[in-house]
Amino acid sequence: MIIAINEYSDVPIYQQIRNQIVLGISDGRLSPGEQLPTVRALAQEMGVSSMTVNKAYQMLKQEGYIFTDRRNGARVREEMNFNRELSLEAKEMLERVISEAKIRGIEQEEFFEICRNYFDAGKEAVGQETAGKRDLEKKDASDPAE
Amino acid sequence: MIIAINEYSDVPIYQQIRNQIVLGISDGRLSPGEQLPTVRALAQEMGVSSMTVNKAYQMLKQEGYIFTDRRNGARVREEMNFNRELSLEAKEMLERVISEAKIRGIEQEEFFEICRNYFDAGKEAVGQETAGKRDLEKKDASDPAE
Amino acid sequence: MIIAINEYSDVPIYQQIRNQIVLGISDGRLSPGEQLPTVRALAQEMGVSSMTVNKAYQMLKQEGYIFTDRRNGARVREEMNFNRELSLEAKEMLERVISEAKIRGIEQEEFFEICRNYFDAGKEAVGQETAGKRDLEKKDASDPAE
Amino acid sequence: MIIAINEYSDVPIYQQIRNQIVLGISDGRLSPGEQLPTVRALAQEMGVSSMTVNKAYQMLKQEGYIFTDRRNGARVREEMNFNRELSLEAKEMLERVISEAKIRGIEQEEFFEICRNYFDAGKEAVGQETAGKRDLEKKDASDPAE
DNA sequence: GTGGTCTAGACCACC
DNA sequence: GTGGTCTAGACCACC
Repeated sequence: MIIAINEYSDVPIYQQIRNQIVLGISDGRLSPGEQLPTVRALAQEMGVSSMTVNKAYQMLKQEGYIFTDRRNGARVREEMNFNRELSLEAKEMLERVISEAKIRGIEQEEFFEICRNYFDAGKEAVGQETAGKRDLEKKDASDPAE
Repeated sequence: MIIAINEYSDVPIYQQIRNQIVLGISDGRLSPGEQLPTVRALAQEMGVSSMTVNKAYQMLKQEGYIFTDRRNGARVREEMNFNRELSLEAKEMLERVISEAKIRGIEQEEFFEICRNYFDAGKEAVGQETAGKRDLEKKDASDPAE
Repeated sequence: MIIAINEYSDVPIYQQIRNQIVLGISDGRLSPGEQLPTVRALAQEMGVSSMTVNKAYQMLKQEGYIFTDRRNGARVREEMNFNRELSLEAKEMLERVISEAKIRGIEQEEFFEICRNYFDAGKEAVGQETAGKRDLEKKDASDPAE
Repeated sequence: MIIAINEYSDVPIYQQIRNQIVLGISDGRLSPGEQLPTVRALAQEMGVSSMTVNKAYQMLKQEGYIFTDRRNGARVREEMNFNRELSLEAKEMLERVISEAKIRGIEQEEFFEICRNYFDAGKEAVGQETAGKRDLEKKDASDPAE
């Protein structure tokens, strides 16, 4: 799985790494029990300090997505016993997204259609990298401001 | 419209102000053409620096939500010519939210149900403050570690 | 006595083994004089390196809980001449636990009630594995972020 | 409030800092709303890197004990809405402590007496530093091993 | 060889 | 001036 960092984003690098890995888990590019790259390997591959990768892994670990041990490196957890509820942070993001959608005149059904794309992401595309994903995000330059 | 900031949040204050105003526009608490408080007035009311409020207003202006003229201060835009598409940032947030939902075992229909609540927020509650909103999220964001 | 290690825990495996054995001694699942499995046997049974088990046994020996002789392997000590005082480490842990209890608003009597459960653990359950223990703590330690 | 680090302990420094501050909050040496030293100031005072202090503060923040903002530094939270339950980690420590107590022949009532000292710590000693605390922990060298 | 901790020093966002 | 991020490099515990 390729982890691409946007160096101009103001989202911290360790956060971006964390987000990408969660994405990978959600769309099946990373399977339960699968080995993650070692901290050092990923750091070198991405050209960042291993402290930064370490911080991302710590975050993922503490959120319950992965676990680490000193012998075997980091792995995706097999069973994540979450409680079928969005985190508070996710709810806040969703509220923001929908408020924007409403202002931009996006109807509910239209919005659900967008959501379906994300829900389906990775469904058939396992192993095909980000086939589904790329289609979603062509940057629309016609926007007044981004 | 009351703008409440969460002093425990990591989200910068100017961002919180910006978010709240966008929310207010989306749910009808702020109407097209409506006058916003002056930078100075809002700053004083909220107990923050006017630099902070100014930054929030600049952001809103730059995003096309409000406009300012020297005589009358800031007002909500009458016609926002958006192209019925989410901003890139909103798409990224939505992708993150849905990836989390999938991992937590939230089905698509269940997710849409959550969305509907946000879509309906403010529909009948125009002018009634945050009646609808409060119901959605036991929003004690001051809660420690989720 | 079954020694279960939690692979998700940050506590080193040798520490977990040591803790479990001390627990076993305290609640009667291991009797004074009782033979412990050989390092090699336990290591194989648990699927860990014998270095790891060895380290745990060294620790237990050094703390005065077990003794080893070349012929018979390791056995629980018959008479442990402790001086009816907690170790420094235990005191530090207790201090931390109580500080947390106080902050969380747990009254002294309430706290004692929790303690009583641990004190009683194993009282009638000798030889019945972890009957009493399981009741105390919905111990799915594999639960993510508490 | 003085934060003393044991450099020989295998408890990480940032953990020790975290523990000491929680202790300070629990016994009243740190009051709700009280300002903590700045990351840099504490780091210099303790002779550690500011990254280390930063990590401790992050931990405290994420656990809900303190909050930070870039203007005013770190402060003890006013209201910590915990749920009157020990954390899983605290329960595990308590279990270990009590198992040790039982092995060492400490009766329940005797144990409660020790607990009472910790519970009372700071009750009248506000401003008197660690009056109560020091009495508890004179290291008993008569122990077979520590 | 792995992750975890720690440092000294730098730069940044927010104010 | 504050906390937050990041680096390059070191050492350590566990294995």
